[in-house]
Amino acid sequence: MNSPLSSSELAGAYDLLHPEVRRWVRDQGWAGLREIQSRAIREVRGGEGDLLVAASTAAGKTEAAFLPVLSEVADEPVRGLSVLYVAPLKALINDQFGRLEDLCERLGLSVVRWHGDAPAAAKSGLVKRPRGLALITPESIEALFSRRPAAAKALFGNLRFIVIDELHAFLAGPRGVHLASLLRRIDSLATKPARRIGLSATLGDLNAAAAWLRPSAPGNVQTVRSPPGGSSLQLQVRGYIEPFRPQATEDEKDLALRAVADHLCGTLRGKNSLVFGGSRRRVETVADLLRGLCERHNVPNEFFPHHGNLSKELREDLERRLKEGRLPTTAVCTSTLELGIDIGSVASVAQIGAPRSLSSLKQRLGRSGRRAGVPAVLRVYVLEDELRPDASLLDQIRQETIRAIAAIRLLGEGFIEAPSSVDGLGSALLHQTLSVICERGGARAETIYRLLCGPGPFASVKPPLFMDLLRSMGGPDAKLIEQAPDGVLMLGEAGERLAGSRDFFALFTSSDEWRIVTGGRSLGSIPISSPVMAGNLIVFAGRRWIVREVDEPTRIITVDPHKGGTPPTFEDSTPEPVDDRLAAEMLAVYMGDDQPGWIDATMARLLDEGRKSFRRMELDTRRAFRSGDDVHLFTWRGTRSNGLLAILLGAAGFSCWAHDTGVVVSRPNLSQLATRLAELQSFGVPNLEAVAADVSAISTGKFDGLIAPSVLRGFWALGVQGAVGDIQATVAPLQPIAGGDDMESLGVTHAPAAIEQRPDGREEVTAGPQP
DNA sequence: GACCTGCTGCGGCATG
Repeated sequence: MNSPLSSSELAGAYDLLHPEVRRWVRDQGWAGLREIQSRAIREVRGGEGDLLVAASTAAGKTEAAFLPVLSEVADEPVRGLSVLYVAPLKALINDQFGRLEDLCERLGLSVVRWHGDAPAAAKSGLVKRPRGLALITPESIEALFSRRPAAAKALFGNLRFIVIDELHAFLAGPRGVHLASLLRRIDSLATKPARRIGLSATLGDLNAAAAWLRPSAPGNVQTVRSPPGGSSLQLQVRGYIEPFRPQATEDEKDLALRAVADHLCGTLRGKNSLVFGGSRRRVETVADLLRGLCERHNVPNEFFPHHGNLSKELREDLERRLKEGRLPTTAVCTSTLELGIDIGSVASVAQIGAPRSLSSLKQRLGRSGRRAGVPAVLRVYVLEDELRPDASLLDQIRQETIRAIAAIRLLGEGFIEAPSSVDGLGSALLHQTLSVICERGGARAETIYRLLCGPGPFASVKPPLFMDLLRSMGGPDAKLIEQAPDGVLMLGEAGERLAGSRDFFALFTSSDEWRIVTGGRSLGSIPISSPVMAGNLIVFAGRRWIVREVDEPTRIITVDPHKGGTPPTFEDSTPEPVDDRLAAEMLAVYMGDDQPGWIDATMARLLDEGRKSFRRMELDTRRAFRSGDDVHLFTWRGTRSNGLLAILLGAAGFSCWAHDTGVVVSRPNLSQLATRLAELQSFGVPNLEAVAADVSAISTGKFDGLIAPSVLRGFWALGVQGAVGDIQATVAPLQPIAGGDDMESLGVTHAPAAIEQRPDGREEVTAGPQP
């Protein structure tokens, strides 16, 4: 599918375009079509199937899709929309609208933006006379299905193409399940399903992407990729150590972060750059430090924060300033500037904290070095605490340092995570069931099942589990649905309320917030849970404020400029998962003794410390280690594997928690732990549904709370089905060699984990085989 | 010890 095209074939692609599209291409002053564009043109114009376009942000992906798509639909007299473009962000839709408007106008095709902030007149005009293109969010598609089914039918009944931008954003997580389900429902409205085209810069697993794009026939999805390589990378990883000073005053804290800010200020001033800060709180802290440095040096500030809690106005101002490029600008941001919002190219990218995901790192790197011959520049700043005398085992092995090095090594190999299995399947199916009932004004169970549970996100849900879900939804506690005498399912009392609420359209949760206002202008918002009182000093939007008034009823906090302050706390959430491959690479870094050329002296010291601790504890030969009352199980697998192991151990009564590379079991009975591990290795997960007795551990979806616990366990079991073999492989290295006097002495006759009494009196569960 | 994302329909009013 990706054999080289001859130059005549490449040139021939241009001739396949509509004459007016060809004129537009000439008017752009392009030297020619990119190879990826030519390939996509041939696939779309010459074929009938679906298409994945995998290429970096700057490679002209959008044009690769739209030049041939618009050529296809330009002169066709169609009733209804011809093309639906779906994007995960409103900002992306606005960007694309600007880029498509001119070309579409020349072709006589109408383009309409369809999201919550888009002009309503164009939307209602489109419903009256559906034609051309619509650029839409998944939630707006949902709103059409559940609130205006007649409009949905009119709009989606004759689609020729569905283009999905930033496809990787939909491969994992509930929002992807949601969109995939909506795509099935769109197909069901059509006499002939629309062709699907997925666009992405970072696909770790093309087969998984194809399976998402067309679950009924993934093998027929054609792929067009941009040639690998190209731009080079300049790289530095710098280490910083926060001194241990229990008596430090406020001004003496955060010394490591201050040193990072000093370095950022010296290196980035005068150019456009992005600094990924890791959390909103740290983004605010660093932006505040950098602004302070500029003031002290008597130079204009060019460092500004950007995160999801800042007002749209502040964010757009900064995006515009970056894009225009008249004044040197650095955005200190969270992942907000990771997706393809148009901010032009930046000179360099910095990241504070070791990366946790290669997909995200690659996406960030794609913001730098986008022009030919210009290298991408990446700086990673790793922060570690000085080791206290009583430092924990996990602190001593310097996991952050090791992860940074492992991640860069995987970056060099071109590794990107494949999407992991999805949580919250039951929650999503409950939601879509209600949505279908809204759409049809009532439906039979078989109809809903056929519509939702064919090839796609719910394919693994068999009829008995679906019926259990329906019974749970219809139960006296839930009252989400009820059954009419003729068997048709209708919304129940609670179902009406839920489906009628504004909160129904998205499959992800959102929390209540205070709005922060100064001089009548909105700066952004902070969670309602943040403790704020009049007189408090806060850092927000890169500036310092004093809280003048907190108005409970309107949920508005009024602030005035001030000289001091600290950033507010934002809500806690679970950390980004570390992939199995990254955890395994961390083990490889511990086991090796090479020192990369791209680390500084402090980083080299940290690396050395981590490896020495690792060897001192003999973690190269044992996977289980007793430390104080805890037993550390090092699986060298990622977050999801460890999370599953922790749930399975938790179900057996152990109290434990998972971290990036293993599980810590608190005060276990050692022989029972050994027995349990042996069971898991021999049988995997014997009875999945019996395992998760405590439903809170497996309740992750937005609507999981509305599902009966027994049914929720059924869905959880589905989600981890594929991980059963994995758990056996995860546990296997934790098994030591059988037999041995020391085990007998503890009264364990067939326990697979050897318990060792060390000379210093500490016990250890060891993993074999012993050297 | 994270981050991000989304949002109807209609009544009432002013205006052309």
